Amino acid sequence: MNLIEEAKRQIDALLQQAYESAAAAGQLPGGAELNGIVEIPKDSANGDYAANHAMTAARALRCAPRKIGEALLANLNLDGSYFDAAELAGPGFLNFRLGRRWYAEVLETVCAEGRDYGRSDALRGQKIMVEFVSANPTGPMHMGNARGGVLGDALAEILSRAGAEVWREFYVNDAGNQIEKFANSIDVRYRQQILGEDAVAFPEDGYHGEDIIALARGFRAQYGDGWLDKPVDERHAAMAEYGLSVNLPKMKADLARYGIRYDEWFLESSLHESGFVADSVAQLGALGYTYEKEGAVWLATSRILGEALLRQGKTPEQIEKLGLKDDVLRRANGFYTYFAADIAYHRNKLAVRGFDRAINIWGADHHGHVARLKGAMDALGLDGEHRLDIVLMQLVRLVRDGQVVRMSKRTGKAISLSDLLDEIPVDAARWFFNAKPESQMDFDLGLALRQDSENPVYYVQYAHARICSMLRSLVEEGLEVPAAGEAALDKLTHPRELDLIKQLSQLPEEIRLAARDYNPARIGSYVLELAARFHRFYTECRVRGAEPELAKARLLLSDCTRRVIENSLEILGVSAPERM
RNA sequence: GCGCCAGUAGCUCAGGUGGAUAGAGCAACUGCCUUCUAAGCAGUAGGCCAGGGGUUCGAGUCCCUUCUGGCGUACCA
Repeated sequence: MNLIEEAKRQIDALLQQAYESAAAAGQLPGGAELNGIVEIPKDSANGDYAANHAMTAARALRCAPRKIGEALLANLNLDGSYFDAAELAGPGFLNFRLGRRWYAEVLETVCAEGRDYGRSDALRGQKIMVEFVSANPTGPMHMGNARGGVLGDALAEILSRAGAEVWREFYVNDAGNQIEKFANSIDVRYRQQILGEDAVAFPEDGYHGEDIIALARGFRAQYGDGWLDKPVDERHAAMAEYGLSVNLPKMKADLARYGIRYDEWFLESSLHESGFVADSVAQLGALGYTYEKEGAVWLATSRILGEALLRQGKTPEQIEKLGLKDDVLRRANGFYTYFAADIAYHRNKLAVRGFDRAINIWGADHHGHVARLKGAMDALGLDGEHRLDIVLMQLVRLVRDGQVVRMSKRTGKAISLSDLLDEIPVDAARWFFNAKPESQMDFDLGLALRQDSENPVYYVQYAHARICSMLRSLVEEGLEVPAAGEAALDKLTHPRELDLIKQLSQLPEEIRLAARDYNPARIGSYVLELAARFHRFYTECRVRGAEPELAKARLLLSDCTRRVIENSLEILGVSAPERM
């Protein structure tokens, strides 16, 4: 249950009633619509909730904001509402003060919903796929994948708690050029190991990493030297298969260390084998969106996107300036491009498997791909504009001693995701990467290795451990956490207590907003503030030594806080330790 | 060239569809442990929200423009 929305709705309704009464009494002009926003002021001196209805109505009513406010106030009836008082302030804000009933209801809700507190049905009925990481299986995952994994997993969790039916997927690029390059690289290393380093030159565009040498060694250990004489095609197929059979479980294990699991690892090759890629290209052709040129099949991307932009009100000159280009779907050599497979894949998501929405977490270096893919979905009649959402995440830059460390799989020198997890705790990594996707990020290795109390994750975890410790110690003295019905919740009147309860009430709303904005970082900021409010409460409001009724109520409040911290951290994949 | 993302305290960042005096954490300085965990709390200091125009009762937030940084603009994936 979202008590924030509930309270806002109530204020809006109260003001509508007040306006009608005022209009009926002739105190305000009638017939106008009263619109306004209810928000939580930064400074609680301005009330717990503030409405700007009197200001926004000024023009329509041809009346000064404060005068409207006075009339509304005079006709406001707070009986039976969450609110104790309302007042007119500043340029015309109507500020509302919450009453006991609301605070009690927050704690009762947390107790009743427990592990499920924070969940809502804001997105009920929506079937959403979140596809994330989808790193090339040709080598170890890097820092960008680490960030994508954290963001994707947290976003999926948030959408799920906002009520959606969520599916987590990893798209395995086990077909196409890079797999051929992968197989060839293993093959060359294999032959070098048998025939000698100088017998075979390593290709310029091959994968130079140590891991390829290890794969070749592993292949040789398992299958011997006999593959030297087999045809190249067969050899490469076997080596690609072997390489993937080693790399994929490794990727799964690395992501599992992060606490990340998928509902499905979807193979690109399956789309080729089933003929769905060819079918999708043919479908686009039947709809008149493809043409042949120089032996290749092209998608008329410039036409599709140009028409869409025209509909959005762009001028032909502006569109011309963009220099839109068409894309190859099937190369002159008969092979389908990655783009063609990607179209088939997203058609599969939306049309075959029936997801209402497909969300992809991509590195910002793929942003040129976004409009084209959406356009292709539009062309297929799948409404890519609304059903396909791409979260572009700026790449992580690795910095060591003030120097940027390049992370390229080909140099073989990149710091991999598993290296990272060897060096810093999973909790810190998950917290750290849970930043706003579109902000660039420098990951300072020196700083990361020196993880201490500088990381805010410890501040939050400490609050949790502190509550657990407090509860343990009080239980030993015979003070148990009461049930919500047994506690005198109206004893909680201290400002630190009320501040804490207000923050507790905010979780469902934060999840709703994080789901709306695709921004898991909100949850981190939220729980940090929650921890801060608890620490302040802890310092000023002692349980031990308080009179029994109050002590019980404070115990309940502490236990509710512990629960909400735990729920919040669970969304982020960060542990909530009971001792530190 | 064109396009996408960003620029807020010394550092890392928060800042719902425009709202009241721009906030945290870290770092610095000053206090607070015989009492439920001091990995904490309270306080001090730190700002031309990159610059310049505009929109309005009101702009960190919206529009235009300049600058800075990252990325993209393949019959690669």
